[in-house]
Amino acid sequence: MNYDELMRLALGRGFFVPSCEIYSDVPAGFWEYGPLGTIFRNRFINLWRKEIVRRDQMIEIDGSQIMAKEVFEASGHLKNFVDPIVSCSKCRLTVRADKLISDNINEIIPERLTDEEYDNYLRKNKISCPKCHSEFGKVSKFNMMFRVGVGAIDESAYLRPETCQSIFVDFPRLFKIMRGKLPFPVAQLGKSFRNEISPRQSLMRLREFYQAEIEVFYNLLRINEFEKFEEISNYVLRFLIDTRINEISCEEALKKNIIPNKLVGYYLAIIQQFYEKAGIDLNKLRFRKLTSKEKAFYARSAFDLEIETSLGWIELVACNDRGNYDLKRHMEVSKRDMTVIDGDDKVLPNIFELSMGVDRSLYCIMEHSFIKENDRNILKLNRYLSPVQVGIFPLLKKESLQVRAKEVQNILKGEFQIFYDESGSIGRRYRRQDEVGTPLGITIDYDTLNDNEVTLRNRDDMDQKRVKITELLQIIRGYFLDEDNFR
RNA sequence: GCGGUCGUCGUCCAGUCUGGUUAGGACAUCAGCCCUCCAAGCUGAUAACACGGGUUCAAAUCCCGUCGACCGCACCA
Repeated sequence: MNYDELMRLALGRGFFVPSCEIYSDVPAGFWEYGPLGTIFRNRFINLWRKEIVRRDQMIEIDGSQIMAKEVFEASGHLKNFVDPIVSCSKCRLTVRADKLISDNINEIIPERLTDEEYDNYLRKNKISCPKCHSEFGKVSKFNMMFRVGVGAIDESAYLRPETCQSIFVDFPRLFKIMRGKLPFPVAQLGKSFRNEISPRQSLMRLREFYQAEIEVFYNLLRINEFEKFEEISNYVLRFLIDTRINEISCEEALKKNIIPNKLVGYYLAIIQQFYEKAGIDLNKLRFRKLTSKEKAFYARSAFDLEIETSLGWIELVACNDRGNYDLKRHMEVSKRDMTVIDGDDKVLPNIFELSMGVDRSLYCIMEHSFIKENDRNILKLNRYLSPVQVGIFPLLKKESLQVRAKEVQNILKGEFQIFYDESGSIGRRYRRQDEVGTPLGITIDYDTLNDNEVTLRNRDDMDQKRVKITELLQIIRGYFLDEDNFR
């Protein structure tokens, strides 16, 4: 399935839609989840909670989206998330002023200059537009963070550009009240905001987006004392090495130094296992080790989990070893002690993070799940993720059948997401549900009125079997609890 | 942010060049008829010129601007 087809499905069936779409002057980069998309996203988050958060006995928090200026002074965002930009007065070419200057004058320029200082550099060195050789206009700053004015005096604060800062600033209290021990993982699902210059491709680059993040606080001295590694030591990870994807067990990857330590290996494994369960085609998944140029300046090591789609390889999870940069900076700026006791050591914890882009993940899962069989469009979501779980259809629009169908609906609606549909032919109604991934359909016919049995239809193979209404609840419960058949 | 292409019912398309009747079709949707199970058929209905300004007796159509989409560049610690 390509991007256009997926967008048609998303817009036409209400998975996700552009924000404020009735107005024509609204900025790009904001999307909303419709009825099916909201349930789909919630189920995805629940799977994340089940397969990662609860599996690893993590705690989860929910932090503020607006955070104080000091937080971003400490994190480096105020300094590093700001690009000085300058435009050519004639051809409008827009470039980063600092790059332009250092490319032109073979001299390292100080990092944090005022706009006027950049202007001076440009004038002194007579730097002109590389394209049309005209003069540049004035330098201005573009910050990727959204500033907000708080209270009557309009005090500067920012919408967080990454959710993890909430976890970092909460760490001392969390560690105490949860009687924490290292390694100490903390999870959070929430929104982040980045003022992207050019948002593109719907959910792929948003200005307001969901992140599901795990921050693991650990003691660098004991990074290989990690018993849980045994759980996944034989699990095979997929690494991009040079230009080929290599399947390598965690154990072997550790020996060959592809992964730096057991802790990183464990978390890479559980995130890959999670995506496997979420319905991503493993043949289209890889970990890419970032080069020192690509890595964030604070990162000790970094892997991107990438998924192949019709738009190319897409980064879904940033797996960064952030070192102790974050806590060190927050300690410096806030003057609060962030160290903790670990055994006999008093340490400032290091942090390994799994930073997942939720919206992108949903897009990728949908793209990998959608198939066409003859004329039939099927969204083969795994049964945990399907927004609608059971479709209920009276075979014909006859009162006796409708009444019976409503009775069946009443039995199931407390426990399952039901969609009742009596309009159109039965085949058409099956197809409508296939397209949005509903795994089960129940049809009430004239025989039902006598024998109290209904037809239970399976989305994937279109198999039909007769089931007693009294056993329906039990059977459907079993179906959705089936751990081994997550497809 | 730059350059190119482009914005018409929910979707796909016609109409725009060459301004002029009630903006047309298909699919989808809704209602009715028919029908015991995989997009059948028949009848009817709903529904659109991205937004703002200009030219004109008259604008979906011509001009300007804004916003958006796609592609490329740049950006994406």
